[in-house]
Amino acid sequence: MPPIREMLAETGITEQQWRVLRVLAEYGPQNSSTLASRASLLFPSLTRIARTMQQKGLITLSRDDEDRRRQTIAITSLGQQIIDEKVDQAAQIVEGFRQKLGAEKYEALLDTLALLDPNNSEG
Amino acid sequence: MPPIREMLAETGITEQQWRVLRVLAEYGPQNSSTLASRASLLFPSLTRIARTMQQKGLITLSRDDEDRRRQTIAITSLGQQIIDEKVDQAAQIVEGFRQKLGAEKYEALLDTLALLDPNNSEG
DNA sequence: CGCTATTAATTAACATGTGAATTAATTATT
DNA sequence: AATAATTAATTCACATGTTAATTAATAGCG
Repeated sequence: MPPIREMLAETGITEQQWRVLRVLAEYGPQNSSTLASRASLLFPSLTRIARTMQQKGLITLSRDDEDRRRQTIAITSLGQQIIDEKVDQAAQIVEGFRQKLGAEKYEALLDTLALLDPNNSEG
Repeated sequence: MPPIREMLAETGITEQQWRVLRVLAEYGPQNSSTLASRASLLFPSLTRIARTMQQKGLITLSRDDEDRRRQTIAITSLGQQIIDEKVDQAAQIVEGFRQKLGAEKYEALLDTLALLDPNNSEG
């Protein structure tokens, strides 16, 4: 999504990092595999992205005491700040896209993509 | 397309390299920018891919004598051989995909993607 | 003709995609 | 309990995506 990238350019984060923040903001703290699936990222990609985002202070990583293989990832206030600053503009961009394509085609596209999404139960 | 990648695994080429071969086989020799657009690749990506494929003997690169900035890219017999060996199986995979999704949704998807493709005049 | 602007392609730097190998912790089996 | 199998995550190696800077050749213009 070029317009989303353009919006994010001034924040210094990528589309994928934006997706990570959005998922964390929506679902709360969660382990890596859940987050990877929800953000449509492969595990090795998430590993790298998480390290970067931790260094930027956007998220925190912590070991799960129940199962020390597992890692819990959470958004920081700095990360939440980016969400808060950009969420309206992002919604506007999506709405503009929907208008340009037409509501019908847009909904049909989302449905079909959901069917094809391997991270979605409907697949 | 995971099944396409799986099919290509034994040939040692990637999906993008497969697209390059297909475009060259369909349209014949052409310059880099035309090829990049038809194969849905960014120019810097094509530069790297072309170098790799030349080293593998799949394509040839030659300077245009009219305009020495331009480069003409053509498929070799080795490249054509890969196309010939795999084109039927690829068609089968696409047909299987179409069946699984349903003809109607499949056609609607292609139409919408064509509308959204910036390399397509309809965009 | 000489200079500037434009264009085709490459290079650079960093981020992600992808599949395979590896590590560390937990679970299952006997 | 000891060992094997499984699971969560990381690491590796290579390929592509993405934007900006750079290079080389051509076109335009005074």
